[in-house]
Amino acid sequence: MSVRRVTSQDVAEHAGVSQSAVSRVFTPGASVSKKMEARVRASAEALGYRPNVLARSLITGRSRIIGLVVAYLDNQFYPEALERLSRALQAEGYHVLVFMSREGEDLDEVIQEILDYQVDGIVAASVSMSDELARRCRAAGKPVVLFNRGQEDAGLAQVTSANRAGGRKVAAHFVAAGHKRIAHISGWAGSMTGRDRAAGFAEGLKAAGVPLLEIVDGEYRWERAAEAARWLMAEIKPDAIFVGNDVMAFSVMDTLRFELGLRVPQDVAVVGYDDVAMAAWPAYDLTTVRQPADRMVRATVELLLERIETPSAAPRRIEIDGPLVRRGSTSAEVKA
Amino acid sequence: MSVRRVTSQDVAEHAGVSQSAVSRVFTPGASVSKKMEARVRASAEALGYRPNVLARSLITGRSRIIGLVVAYLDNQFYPEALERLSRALQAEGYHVLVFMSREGEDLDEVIQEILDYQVDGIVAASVSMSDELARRCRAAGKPVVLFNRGQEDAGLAQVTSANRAGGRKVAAHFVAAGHKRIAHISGWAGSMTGRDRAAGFAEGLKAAGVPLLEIVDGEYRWERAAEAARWLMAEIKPDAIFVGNDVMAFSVMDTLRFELGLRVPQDVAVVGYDDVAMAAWPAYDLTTVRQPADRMVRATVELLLERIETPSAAPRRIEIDGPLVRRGSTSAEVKA
DNA sequence: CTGAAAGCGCTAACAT
DNA sequence: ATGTTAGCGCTTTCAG
Repeated sequence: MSVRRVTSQDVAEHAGVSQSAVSRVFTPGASVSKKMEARVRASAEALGYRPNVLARSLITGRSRIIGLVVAYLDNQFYPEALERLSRALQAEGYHVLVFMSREGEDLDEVIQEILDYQVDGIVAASVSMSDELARRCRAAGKPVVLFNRGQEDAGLAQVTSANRAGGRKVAAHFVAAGHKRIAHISGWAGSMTGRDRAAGFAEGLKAAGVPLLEIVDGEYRWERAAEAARWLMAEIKPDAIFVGNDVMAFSVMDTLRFELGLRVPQDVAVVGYDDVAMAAWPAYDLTTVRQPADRMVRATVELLLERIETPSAAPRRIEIDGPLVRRGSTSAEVKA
Repeated sequence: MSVRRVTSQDVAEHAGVSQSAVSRVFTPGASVSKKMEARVRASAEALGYRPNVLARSLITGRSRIIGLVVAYLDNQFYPEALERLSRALQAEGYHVLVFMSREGEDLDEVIQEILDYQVDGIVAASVSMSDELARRCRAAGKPVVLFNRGQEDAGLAQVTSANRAGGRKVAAHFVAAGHKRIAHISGWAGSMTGRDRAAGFAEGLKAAGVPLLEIVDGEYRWERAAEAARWLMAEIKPDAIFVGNDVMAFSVMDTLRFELGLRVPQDVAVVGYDDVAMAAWPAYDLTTVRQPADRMVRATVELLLERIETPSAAPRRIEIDGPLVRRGSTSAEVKA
């Protein structure tokens, strides 16, 4: 049971060639003869040699590690995205190093830790990054892409869905169905996604001349959403509620049905945001705005690699449009 | 915008000391005078210096990276566990490098990639590892802990919940409620968790003299579980079904209620396994066996660190017991 | 306690 | 096309 690693030097000796020859064989694009290649590979195979990525990174300045900062994994959208992101990056020869950070926690410390690992880039999901921090990453030459998170600062690359347009789609849907008493349980007001969805929704209603009776901040939390639903039904009595994401929408539906004895959509129509897998399950059958995780991830990878390969490239912002997916939690036309 | 990293050499020059002095200041347990410490830290602060973890790992042989292999993130139990695992390891100064691998895919290649990163240890969740591979990791001196995954090979450390005992608890619960027509939609028969839960369930029923009418393999998949439920209700007509995990149980409940028009628990009682967050949601209110993700993760970290610090330690197996959580998808007593 | 020197495993000039 | 040499940034002997 040898614990010592097999090095390129070992392979070189075994094959009777120089150590750099071994290196070349494992360096894409280096010039080696067929014969050398075969000989080295044979020895490498025999000894079970593989290049040490970390040692390589020391000299190339590329670690092939991408740092991912994420706050919570309990909104299904994030595991879905993480899985896709990880697979997509794997396909490009990168891997994801995970850093959990609670919202409001000391993010700076987390980012410092990330930088310690010499990551080639950073994906920040569900985290609001301070300008100070962004500056620091730029100084360190580390590309950052904000995933599903907006920022005023135009200096950061970001990928979001078309939150504002999404909010408008929901408004149009409610208006077309003839709803008159409309309310919104928003995503966290401290996040741009939450604000944008709310703003688009309000815009859409205003354009149609339908009042938005109330907005309550659900903070993207299950329990807060349930409370908001209770309060709304007691005080405002809406017949249609747009909820800032799917997970909160499930909470709202459960509260309406099982606690308040109301029917969805007959008594109250409910729309969510994300279109996570569960939204299509019969128990909820939730009308929702799709955030196309797949395309968002592809865009993220694209932005990231672009900035890794061309550090001088200006950070871009990509917004991905998603359709309103109509399901059973809303009906085409409201009762007269 | 300097892209060049600040090195210990830079700090040394700035502070007017040797480079090794700087290193000592950032190496826990090295001997440095108070004065030196203060001086170096001041310079480091001024220049924004932090040690390069990768360069350090080259010489210490420890990367402080743990490789995590996971197949899918769509069973909520895994994101929950991943989040906890990541936080727990972070607290110990480690970080998680994620490797997605589909079941049946070439796992060997994935593990090779992991080893390329010089990880200090590997957590394999939801993956069956070949003996060949296990041997290889041992040869490379990499501790492996199987998470929520059993293996015949006693040479591997593993953490599971008490699946067999869990199955027996479900059996006892059904028997006590007076159920006579009992069926099981099992977890994937190719996995030890699936087999153990089924075996415990069968044992428990046998001991009580109640027949187990049928076992169908649900493969831990939503759609397979729905099909199994349809088939069971058409052919076997059970009044109680034990389902191999929560996600499949949700699928079964939806199928029973919305497709077949049956009531849960009045017509059919349903029990799941895992106790993911959704199981407590009113829409399902699922009776289930809890897998204590928290304790399982703690045990995993414990085993991992133990084996990293003492490579000679024999791999241990830890089994964590979880209670049956009674909720509305089963009733205390069945109708006479 | 501190500095000088040797290397961890590798890539990238530089020669040949 | 191949070998030789010089580091990447760091820790760790070894002297003093």
